[in-house]
Amino acid sequence: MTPADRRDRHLRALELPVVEAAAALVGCTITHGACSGVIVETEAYHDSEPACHAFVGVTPRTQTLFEAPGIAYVYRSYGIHALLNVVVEPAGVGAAVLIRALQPRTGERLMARRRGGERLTELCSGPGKLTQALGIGLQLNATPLLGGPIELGPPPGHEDPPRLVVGPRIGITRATELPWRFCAAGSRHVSRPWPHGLLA
DNA sequence: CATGGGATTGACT
DNA sequence: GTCAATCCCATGC
Repeated sequence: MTPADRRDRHLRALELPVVEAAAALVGCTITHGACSGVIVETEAYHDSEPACHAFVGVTPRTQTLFEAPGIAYVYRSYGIHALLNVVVEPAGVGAAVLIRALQPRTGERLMARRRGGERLTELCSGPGKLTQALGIGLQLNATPLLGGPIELGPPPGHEDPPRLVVGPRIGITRATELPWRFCAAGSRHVSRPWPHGLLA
């Protein structure tokens, strides 16, 4: 992998079909204010399958999913949590990558305060946890991820992208057979349950 | 207008 | 392992 490939990794991901985008975004970074982390877990959602909010078509809720790629879809889950997605695929297609876990990179002290003092591996190990840690709320729905309040960035450092462990998506009741969950192999920062073979 | 169901988490048995 | 919290919104009458 060349330095240019690494530098543009997040930009390339935004142009890919959602399942490939979900795989490519693992290793990229998410930043909000002073807090940031490396993406270690994602899931893909597409309007062709019933687990995706966009399956029902364009509604006030799903509008954002059908916009052009590169914006955030932030929605309330279980009346409590804000979940962050990266909208991908051309305008008119409802598709997004759910950011499920981060490896904290900066602003750890602030994130720990927001989370009530968690261990580092538990700080952002879930889609609701990471938005709380980074201070991301529903008001950031539909904001750009390039030059916006939430910034999607390339992988830090000079490492190659992590090996991926692929498994079925979790926490859903429909289309559970699709292997659209991607975790950085060996990472202890991913959400439970860990996919089979994570540490192998 | 009433209802049901979550792309979750944390506390508890 | 079980379960409640909490609220928006899509659906159906």
